[in-house]
Amino acid sequence: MKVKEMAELSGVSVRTLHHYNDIGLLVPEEVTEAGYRIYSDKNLEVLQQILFFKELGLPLEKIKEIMHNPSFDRREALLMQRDTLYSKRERLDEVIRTIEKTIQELKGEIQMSNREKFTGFDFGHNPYEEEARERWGDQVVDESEEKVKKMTGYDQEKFNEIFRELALIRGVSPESEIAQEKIDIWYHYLNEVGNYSPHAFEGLGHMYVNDERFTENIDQFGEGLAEFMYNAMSVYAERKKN
Amino acid sequence: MKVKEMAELSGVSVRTLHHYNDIGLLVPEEVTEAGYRIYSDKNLEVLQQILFFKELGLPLEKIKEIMHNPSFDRREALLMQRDTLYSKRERLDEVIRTIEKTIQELKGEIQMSNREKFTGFDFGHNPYEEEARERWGDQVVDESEEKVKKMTGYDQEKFNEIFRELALIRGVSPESEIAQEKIDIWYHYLNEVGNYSPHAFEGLGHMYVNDERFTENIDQFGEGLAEFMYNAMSVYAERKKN
DNA sequence: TATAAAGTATCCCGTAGCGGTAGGGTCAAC
DNA sequence: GTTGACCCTACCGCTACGGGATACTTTATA
Repeated sequence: MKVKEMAELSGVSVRTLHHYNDIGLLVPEEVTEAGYRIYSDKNLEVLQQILFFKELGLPLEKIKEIMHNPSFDRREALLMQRDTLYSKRERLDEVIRTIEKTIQELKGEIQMSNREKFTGFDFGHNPYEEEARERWGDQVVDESEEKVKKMTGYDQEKFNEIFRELALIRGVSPESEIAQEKIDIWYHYLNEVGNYSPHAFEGLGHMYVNDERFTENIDQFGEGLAEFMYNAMSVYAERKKN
Repeated sequence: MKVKEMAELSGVSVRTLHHYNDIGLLVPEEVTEAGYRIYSDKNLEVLQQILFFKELGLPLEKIKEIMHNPSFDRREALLMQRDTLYSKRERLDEVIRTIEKTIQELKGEIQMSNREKFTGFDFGHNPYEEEARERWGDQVVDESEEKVKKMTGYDQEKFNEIFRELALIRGVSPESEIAQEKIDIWYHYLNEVGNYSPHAFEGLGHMYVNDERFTENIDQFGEGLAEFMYNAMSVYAERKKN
């Protein structure tokens, strides 16, 4: 289906779909010769998922991060979103209670403390965001750490070597041959210990710069290595897809 | 109390209070010599009111408009906000139902149409905004129209004259003496038929540019008259307050 | 089959509602 | 009389699009 149909079905605007395409959050399954975006049912499903996350107040960047995460699982996501929506409803109920009380106070029936007048409003730190991060961000980190712990001495050495070598060349362009060669080694190493599609590989790279626990660990091999790897991994994944 | 206390009590940030001050939404009762904002309990109450409106998704500009409206009434506002919050809860419940269904579908228990997958999400047209506008915006317009209808022939003539004269000078600066003189006439005329504080007067001017029904009517006397009057009325009200 | 109407594309600028920081006063306490 | 907590005013930045301009493509209709 084309943009308009997609927009009408889901209720979002065409412009929004364009935007989601621009930032890489929802990329149409296909693009015609003329440049028309063609969406699939799968795309529609992903959009629904995105909207659930949005309902929880997550920023698009976070949503992208979560959904690109290699260990992202739809079932789990839906269950978590459901739970979180229930929390949101509870919060809304609190606001309603607050307003009911305020009305009563106005009638002179009861009294309220200044604090009470503001129970239920949510500002600053978004609790849903926390929850989502714990559920996915941390999961990848934990898995990663576990794998590192389980490494044999040989693996350890190989792992360190790859990072050291990458750190040495982190000044070059991420598209350069040398960079792509080293990243290729990293990709194949990862696929020895796990299973990473180019897409998942890119997602992992994204976390290198987005989750500070990754960033810190990686940058121990050299300042800026995480970012360099992310860039190089993106390029690599993109080429691998074609 | 000073900003920080205010912020802590209500849960909003200090920066937010600054912002509300900047846009004229919540102006502290008092300002010390040193420029410190001092808020009163009344201010706190207004802030609560603002937050209720915000919870309904109203843009700050609209909130300002509504609360500056001469016929704004706190009791009525609270009742309306309560009702609207209940609608919001119903909408949230729909989203929750949608997600529950989606989970069921994933388990293969039921099937969903594409449309169903998006029931509950709210985009574009904000229904709460509508409701609020009907409740206040329209009220002022209606009152205005009623007054116009009740006018005697003499009043009609005077009314038209004022507008024609204002239209003639609408190119000059709103602060200029001539503009302020004519606006003074308008102010006093209004206070013959009704009761307008400088504050309410400013609110009225605000509606001239913000409600198209006003704008259209006024601009019949000359293109851009509504905006000119709004500006001149703001200046006038500001001076009148001091 | 031509032509109009509808749909789509890519810029690109604009906006709301603050967050955050810099650079600099102020006030109570010790 | 200095320290530390608090306050101020800019000012820049960000997100998630909205909306318009301009140009191409597709579909409907005459």
